Amino acid sequence: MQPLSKSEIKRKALIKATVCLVINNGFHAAPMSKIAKMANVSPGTIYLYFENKQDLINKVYLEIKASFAAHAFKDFNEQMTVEEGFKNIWKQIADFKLMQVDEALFLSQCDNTPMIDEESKKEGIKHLQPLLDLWKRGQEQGVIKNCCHYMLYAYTVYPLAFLMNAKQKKDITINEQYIQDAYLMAWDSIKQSK
Amino acid sequence: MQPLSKSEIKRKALIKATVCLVINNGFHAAPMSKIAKMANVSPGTIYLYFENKQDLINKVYLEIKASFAAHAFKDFNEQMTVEEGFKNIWKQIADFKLMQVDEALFLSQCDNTPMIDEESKKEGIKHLQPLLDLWKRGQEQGVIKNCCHYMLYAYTVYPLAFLMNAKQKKDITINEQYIQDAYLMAWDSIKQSK
DNA sequence: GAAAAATGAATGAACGTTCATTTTTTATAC
DNA sequence: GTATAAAAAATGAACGTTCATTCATTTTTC
Repeated sequence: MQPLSKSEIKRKALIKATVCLVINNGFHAAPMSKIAKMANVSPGTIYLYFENKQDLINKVYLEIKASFAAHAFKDFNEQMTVEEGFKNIWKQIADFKLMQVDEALFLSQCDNTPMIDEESKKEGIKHLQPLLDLWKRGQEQGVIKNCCHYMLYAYTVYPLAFLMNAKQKKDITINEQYIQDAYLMAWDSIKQSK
Repeated sequence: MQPLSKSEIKRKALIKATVCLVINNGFHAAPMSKIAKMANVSPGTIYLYFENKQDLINKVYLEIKASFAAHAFKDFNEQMTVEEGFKNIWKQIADFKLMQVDEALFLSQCDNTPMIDEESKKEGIKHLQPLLDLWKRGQEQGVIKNCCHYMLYAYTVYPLAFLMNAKQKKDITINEQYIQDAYLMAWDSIKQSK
């Protein structure tokens, strides 16, 4: 892997600091001065990398969304059966949310608030296209219920946000078995019953 | 119904204004001055009803959560079978989210951000106890999957937030049939398969 | 030593909150 | 009813703070 350039390191540090402050304190309590301090950078420097605070938040969102999607689809290929493919993607998504806790919390916060420009949100959704295509194939083959992809997403991927939130607050502990159970519920909800 | 006192009218107006501004602009762009203006009240008046901004937000959250719960359980009684009872509660929740759109969006924003005190969140959750009891009964009878209630919630009630968000952005339109389909997916995910 | 990157004090706008003043309501008397 | 006075509610200008953003200056890189 190519070593990151110095400015790339700073950019990453700013993104990490933004994520950290936003998920812990909320957008309204994540001032530029604190973001700068946490990233070991002067406030003015942020403006060399981002236009303003809104641009910073939008870019952080898009960057994380892209890395989320990359993770989700990294082992997937279109030769897989629908069920195989779905299981594969779903488990990678769960894995991302378990490993990249802060980033996942950030995304779910963005997706449920007007924090992010509507335009950036639209942009972020595009990354999920392979999953939508897979679902379409599943519906054509009659193995997945015939409903819009919003519904499929709501009952398979979206619930993970709730579970990860609960895990974060230590209301539940998540292990291999828990993930498997959650997967089965996701599949049960969208599979076409014979 | 007893007519609301004048101060109760003002309180309600403040709550409505807070909800409206927060769901449209986010907490960080819902200043007290705007809330006051929208409620036709002077900024200082807010402090006669609430201690400060944080207290305002917490109280709005708790009040709406209570009205949400009241709606959810209004037709439910413990003589119902588990399946009947669940269907009843679930549909009332869907109804609340369809009719009280702003309030529902506010709740989902609160539940996914650090906007609300952790204490108030804990307080808000208590309202759902009858649903948790029902699930417990269902598990004892072997009609509902044996998993923690966080998981049951994540796959039945939580998905509605996603769907309502999509509806709000006019990505989908929701009718009677759509709700019925969503209900069946919720039930499919948590029912114990023979 | 020129160019690029980074700094951080300074700026002005916007915010949450206060409180001296005004308005409205209530209680009491005629 | 009306007048009056005390109490309660509401006001909004003012205050101190914090914030996002800028830019003259300094530091680093090549």
